[in-house]
Amino acid sequence: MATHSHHDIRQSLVSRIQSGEWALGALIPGEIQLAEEYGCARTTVNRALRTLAEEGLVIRKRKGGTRIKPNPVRTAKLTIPIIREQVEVKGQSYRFIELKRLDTPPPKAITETLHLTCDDDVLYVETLHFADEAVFALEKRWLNRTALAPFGSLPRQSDLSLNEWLVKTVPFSNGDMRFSAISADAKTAELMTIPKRAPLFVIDRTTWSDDSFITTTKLLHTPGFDVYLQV
Amino acid sequence: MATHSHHDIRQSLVSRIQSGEWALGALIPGEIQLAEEYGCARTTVNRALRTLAEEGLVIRKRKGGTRIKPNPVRTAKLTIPIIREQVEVKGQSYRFIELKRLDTPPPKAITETLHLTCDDDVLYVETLHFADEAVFALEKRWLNRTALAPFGSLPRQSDLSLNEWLVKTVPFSNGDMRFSAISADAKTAELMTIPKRAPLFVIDRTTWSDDSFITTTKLLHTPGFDVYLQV
DNA sequence: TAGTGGTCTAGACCACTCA
DNA sequence: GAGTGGTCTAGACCACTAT
Repeated sequence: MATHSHHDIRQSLVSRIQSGEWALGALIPGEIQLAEEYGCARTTVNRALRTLAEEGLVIRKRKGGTRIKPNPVRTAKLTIPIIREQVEVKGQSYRFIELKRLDTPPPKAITETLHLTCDDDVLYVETLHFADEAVFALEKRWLNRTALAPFGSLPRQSDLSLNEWLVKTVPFSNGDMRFSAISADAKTAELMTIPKRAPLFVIDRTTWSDDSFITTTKLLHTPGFDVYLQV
Repeated sequence: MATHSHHDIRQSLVSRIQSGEWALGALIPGEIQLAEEYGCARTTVNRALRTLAEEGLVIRKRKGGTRIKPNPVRTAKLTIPIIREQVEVKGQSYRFIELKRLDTPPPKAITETLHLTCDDDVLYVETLHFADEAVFALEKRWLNRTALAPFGSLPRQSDLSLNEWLVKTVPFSNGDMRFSAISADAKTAELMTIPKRAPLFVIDRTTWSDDSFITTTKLLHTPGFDVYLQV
């Protein structure tokens, strides 16, 4: 077999895995042996196997060798959504209204989850996002102004949406995300001008930068919204 | 700077990006220049930069150089869910009931989406999954028996759930996933023993293996279900 | 302690793409 | 056409860990 490209070798290995040549959990040959088999340098096989490990198809351990992962993990690419872009991609026009901007201290649950100290200066902002005059999402956000201070002042009400400002100003942060479905309560339904008890797609996202809490946000999306992932 | 590890170099580059040394979209020095700067081989810098590109922090182009990505893409690891495990992780006991197993041809919409031919032998299965006697999810699944033939016969009604059998038998496939929220209609609500119009979290997933359609499934989750992602 | 993967090097050639 | 990243090699040494 005269394949010298790590890409081809990766593909060949995937085929051999798919064909059942190696059972789930089984040990596959070592790098040196595979390099001989494929007629290339060990480095090249290493590169192919490393890729497979990053893709979650195999597990590699020094001395332990390389094994087929029993329960493969798929990785999905997820872009941090900028609401304006989500709307405009659909060919609709975007605008937003900031409903509230308050300095009230956050609920206890949030304070605890985010490890906030009493000194942290927390702001609450509620924003309504529109797509072609229909409500697209209601955003409830808490921001840690203490941690955001180095990035300059927050945009004023009528400027850029906070959603977009944050993504562009504080990039490369870490965080987590939770998707769920809830039913709109009376007050929310009225705000979003949708029927009471309509199903809402909810995204809760919390963002950290360098161990300090930046922001947490709850996005309530009107019916019809979805999240698509290539796996 | 005497850092010779691609890992350290990556970290250094991330810091320099976060510090604002290079603006979003800006061109950063080439591999050779960085290699001189860090006092290591170009290969090592290449490895660090390649990692950053895979992480979605930079964009690399031959001749065009390496640029800071304006809109960073975060990658989230997503495990293909096995419903039994999702339930058991929460400390609840799992069981399922297969409601239907029909040979009726699939709806036109599905046939077209999946590029099925007339020859393909398609099976429809409807399963109800329980967590501690409460309904956890309703699963509606179409399977392509033609493509599944090489993997042996499908489990019988009372055995392993099809969900689990598929994940373990046909691993390393490609596919896509869509999350959305809908309201339970009267019939569904009755089946799932939940209130009419309750908000359901829906996962639509389609799986392909080697260009042939394997299965498509719609999972309707009872209220309280969520999907969590580390970003 | 021995074996396996992890990494680094120095050099070479290739492939894409911008001007 | 020239410049940048993409890749391969052959060899070396290191780090972890199973036995």
